[in-house]
Order: sequence, then C-alpha cells, then structure tokens
Amino acid sequence: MKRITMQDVAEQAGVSKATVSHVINETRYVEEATKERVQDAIRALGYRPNVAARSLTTQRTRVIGLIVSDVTNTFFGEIMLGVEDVLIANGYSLMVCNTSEVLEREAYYIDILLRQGVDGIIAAATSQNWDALNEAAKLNIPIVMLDRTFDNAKSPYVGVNNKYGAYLGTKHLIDRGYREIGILSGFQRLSTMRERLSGFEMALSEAGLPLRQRWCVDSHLSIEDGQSAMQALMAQDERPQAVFVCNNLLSLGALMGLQDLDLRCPRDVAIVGFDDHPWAQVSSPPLTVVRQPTYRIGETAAHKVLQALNGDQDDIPSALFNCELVLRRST
Amino acid sequence: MKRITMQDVAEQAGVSKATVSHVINETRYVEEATKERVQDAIRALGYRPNVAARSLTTQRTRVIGLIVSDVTNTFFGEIMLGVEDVLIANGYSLMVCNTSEVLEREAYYIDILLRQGVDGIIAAATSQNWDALNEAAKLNIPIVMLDRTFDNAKSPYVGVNNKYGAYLGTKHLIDRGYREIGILSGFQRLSTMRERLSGFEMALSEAGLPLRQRWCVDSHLSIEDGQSAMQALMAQDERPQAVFVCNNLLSLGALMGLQDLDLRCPRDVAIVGFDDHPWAQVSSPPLTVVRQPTYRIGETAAHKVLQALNGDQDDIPSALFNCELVLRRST
DNA sequence: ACCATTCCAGGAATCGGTTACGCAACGCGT
DNA sequence: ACGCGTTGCGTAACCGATTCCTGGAATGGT
Repeated sequence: MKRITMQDVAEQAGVSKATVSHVINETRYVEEATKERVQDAIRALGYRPNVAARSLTTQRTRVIGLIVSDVTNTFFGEIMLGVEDVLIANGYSLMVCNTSEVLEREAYYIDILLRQGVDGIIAAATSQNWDALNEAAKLNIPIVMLDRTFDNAKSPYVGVNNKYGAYLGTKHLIDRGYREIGILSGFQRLSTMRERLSGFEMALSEAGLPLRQRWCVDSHLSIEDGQSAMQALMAQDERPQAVFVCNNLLSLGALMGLQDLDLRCPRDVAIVGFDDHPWAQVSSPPLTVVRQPTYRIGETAAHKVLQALNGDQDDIPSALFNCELVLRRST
Repeated sequence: MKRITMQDVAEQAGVSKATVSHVINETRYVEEATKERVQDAIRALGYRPNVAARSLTTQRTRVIGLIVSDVTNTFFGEIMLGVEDVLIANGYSLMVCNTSEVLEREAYYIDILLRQGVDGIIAAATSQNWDALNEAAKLNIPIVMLDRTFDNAKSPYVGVNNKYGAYLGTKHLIDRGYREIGILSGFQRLSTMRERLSGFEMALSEAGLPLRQRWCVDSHLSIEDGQSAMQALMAQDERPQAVFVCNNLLSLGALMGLQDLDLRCPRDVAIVGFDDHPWAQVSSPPLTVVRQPTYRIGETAAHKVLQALNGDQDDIPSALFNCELVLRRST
C-alpha cells in the first residue's frame, strides 16, 4: 500500500504542502475553515507524518538515547520507567542500549546513537572518562550522566549521595553493635562504587574501627560474582560479623553464597545492601538496605536533557538525591 | 560545528557522492585505489552517515519497536536482552515502549512507532484483539507477538506452552499430595493467563479433583494486587493447601501476603510460581517455579522479525518453547 | 477611487542520502 | 584504424517533510 504523504493531504484538502505543514505544527496562522479542511483530509486519509523526512530538515529527531548497563536489573528498569514517562509526555521517544558494563559495547552504542541522530543521551556510563562520550560532546549533543559520573565530567549528573548512603548503612551496622565489618563492592572504576567504599570507610573511622583489607572485596557486578565473592569472604578463618554490600545484584549473590555455605543471616553474618528490590522484602532474611529513589532519578535525568534541549539554561546543575535506610531483618 | 555530510567526504576524496555511497554500502564495484581514498576521507573527517536521510530514500529505518508491558519486570528485561543482542548483531536498533498493561498507552505507542517508521514491531500486546496493531498490519509492517497472542492473530507468536507449563506445576502439587489447590491468576484477557488457567484445570480434572471457584482468584498483574489477592484467598474459612501462582509479580505478592498473615510456606500453604526470578532462590522459602527460557524467547522473536524483513519466507511460523519445572522448597 | 496595509497561502529551495541512467576511456579483435 | 564490449564513475532525480520568500486579495484610510 502506498504511503500517504503530505502531498496527498494537500491535494485532498485543496491547499499546498506548506499549509498542511503549518496546520500540523501550528507554525503560522491558518484560517479556521482551511485548517479544518486540512484536518479532515488528514483523518480521512489516515495520514501519519514521516519523522525521517522531518528530522532531515529540522535536524532534530525527538529521540533520546538511554544507555544502561543492565536492563534485567530492576534498578535500571525503574529508571527507564521514569525516563520514558517524562520523555513521552514531552513528545520524545526512547532508544535503549544495554552495555552489560562492556566498554567496547558502550562506545559502539554511542556511535549508533549518533548515527541515529538522537537529540540527547542519558548514560549510566561504564567508562571512566570522557573518551567514549567525547564524540557526542563535540557534536553539542546534551548528555546527562546517570547513576555514575567521573572526574571532570562536563555534563550534569543525576544520582544519589552514595557516600552518605553507604555511611548510613555502615553506621547502622555499627549502631547495632557489629565491630568486624567487611564490604562487598563492585568495579572500582565506577564513581558510584568508589563513593560507597569511601562512605563505608568514613563510618568505620568515625567509630574508630579498623579497615581490614582482607574484608574488602571488589567483585564484578553480577549475581554469580557476588556469590563467589561472599563465599571467599566467609571462607577466611577470621570472618567479619557484618558485611556492607554495594549493589542489589551483589546482595542477591551474597545471600546465595551464604546459603551455599549453610550460614545464616544475621546470626552468622549481618548484611546491609545498597539498592532496594521488591524481592528483598521476602528474602531469607528480608534485607536491610539503603534505598535509592530510582524512578525519580529517571524522571530527573529526562527533565535535564529536555532542559538542555530547550536551552533554558546554559549550565544544567547536577541533582543528588538522598538515600534512605530501610530496616528489615538482616541486621 | 557543521555536520559532516557525504558531499564533504566526496570533495575530500575527489569523487562524487554516488561513489562515496557505493563504497559505504558496497553496492557496486569501486576500484581499490578510489575506495581507499574514500575510506581515508571518511576517517579523516570523522564522517557518520545520517540515518534520517538514508531512511528517507530507502524507506527503511533499521529500527525495530519493542512493546512490553513492564520494563521493571526482570522477565521482560531478559527478553529485551535477547531481542537487543540479535538486532544489534544484524545492524538494527531498538525502540522500547512500556505500556504498563494500559490499552490506550499501547495504541498510542504503536502510533508513535509507525511515525518513527520502524521496520517491524515485537509486541507483548496487552490488547486482546487486532485493533491496536491493525494500522501496523495494514502498512505491511511485520509484527511478532511476544508472550501473548490472541485468536485470529495474523502474526507469528513466540512464547511458551503455557497450558503445559501450568499443568506441570499443578501436577507437581498433586504429586506432592496436595488435594485442595487454588490458583492466583492475572488478567484473563491475556492469552497467557487463560492458557495457564486451562492447564491448571486440566491437571485437576485429570486427577479427579474438583475446581473450587472460590479458590480461583483473578487479580491485576502487580505485586500489590498479588499480595491482597493472596490475603483474600487465605482469609476464607476454608483455605486451599496449595496455590498455583501465574506470574512472578504475583508470586512475590503472594509471599508478601503470607508474611502479612503470618502464614508459613509450605507448612500452611504450598506455592508454585510461574516464571523464575533470580531472587526466587533466596526467598523464604525458595520458590518452586515453572521457568520460561526468557532470553531465548527474546532472541527468537528478534529472529522472526528479521526473517520477515528479509522476506525469506512468506509465512513465519510461531515458536513455542517448553517450560521447565524448577524444584525448590515452597512445595 | 486609489494607495497602503494586513491577511492568507503558495512556490520552490533545502536537508543528506540512494540509485537509475548514461558516458568516457580503455583494451582487444579484426 | 575502426568498432565493440567492458570497466569505473559521475549526473541528476527523488524520498517527504520544513521554511523562506513572495504575491494576490481583502481591508481600511483619505
């Protein structure tokens, strides 16, 4: 079936393409009667504008690229939801890319997004510097950093106060009487993880507790890695009494690791996780966690790109949300 | 900064636009020396083709729309992953839409996807008939139904044998000695849910067990609804000894509902869930579930759209995977 | 009645690619 | 030396919108 173009609508309504365009976009005054003839023609023909043609002239696609590192993680799922709701409400669409924390894949996706001509990029970057995003920056495409950022990032960042969050979680352990506390952390190349480690250290030193390197484990960000890391941690002859876990996948892995070793939480070891998860309420035991406002982070990130696109402000400020300690039974 | 176009590359290499295009797409023979000059120019200028312009002439965008009902659900997350991996490997990109099971939103998104000119659509449709997808079908855009389908659907469907899966789960309960079995199901407008209910019924009738309507609860597909539905189910004076739960969100809700009522699983009531979930291994108790091969479903769906686009076959067959019973401790 | 505005709308160039068509140059056989 | 087939590449039309420039008709003022 032949596609219906603006020309068809114009003929049907007895006007020129220009007029049709102006009716659709409300870009200049059109007499009421004419406008209605055009709108009737649009309806009658079932006309649907071709965005490729439009973006060719306007040089804008009204598409935003979203780069996340793990679409299967509910954490990013909720962020996507927030981003999408805001974008759709503003007439934008979303192109989602999943990097699985692989650097090459991130660079590859950025190239794809630029070819697609996205108007902006929201990225939970896995890279640790500006290299991958540089091309986009050079093209003056607004970028919003999500969840992670890096030193000298020239773009606004939307996330939480990770240091404080980790401090909160660790302090809670200390307040509960635990003295021998370890940490299960992820890629130190991610700012998020570095900040959480530093919050952990802050809480320990504030309480005058020593930082035991052997209880500080750095693992990959996956369930399996969390599982084996936890096993390794608990296989030592001197075990921590409590562990602060820096991410929800790691928390799940940690619980599984304990299960494998037949250790009970919190009897044998207490756990505080970072990131809440619906299932954390029914896990064995229900997990005490530091919760981030994921949906709002997504919304906010989307708002920031839109702001940048509207040029309301030259310099979009970053947004840092606060974390919240959710007490459950693992501590 | 001025965008670099094919014309710029052509001038730099001392050839015509046509030649540049042919070098890029390998659409006609170009002498080795010329080809290299062009490629050098592309590299030197950092040229990146403009997909909007390209799709304007080719009438293809190399973008596929993916409609899911809940991006925060790991089930769909894994499907997305499968879809994305296949599409990217074939030079396609993904546009993701989340309907939250809202019919209007689905129709709205389909319209958006069509304006974007996507080449194909993969949809976990929330609608129960062809209405919403009809426009797409009329435009000859290949559609692949995911997870759900409906009667008279003209498109291939990728999913699992839900009836058999539910039968398997229910039969397991019966084999374990449970006789009073209820079911916690979702929207009956979804084929998936109807099939699961029917598999449940089949297992009961095969075992000569009665179907008790009061133990058949139909709820919305959310954690909260699962929670209250489970509470309602267990608040009856005559309670089932076991419940088959038709979806992972409902399973989580069910566990929460039991927790609220201070009931223990499987002592007070056994549970078999549909859909596995990483956290189901550490829940209290670890859940026995019917597992679907989510990633493969996604991959397969993507392959089917690509097949349709390549016109390899006129009629793409549906693909039904088998479910697998994963025994854990809730039964 | 005539000129100056104002009101509406059309014509045509343009965005950045793809591709049908055509042409020049070259080699080869006779 | 001529004709013919082949090789390699350029010219220009076209995809479907947006938008600048322009112009005719209607209105109003004197």
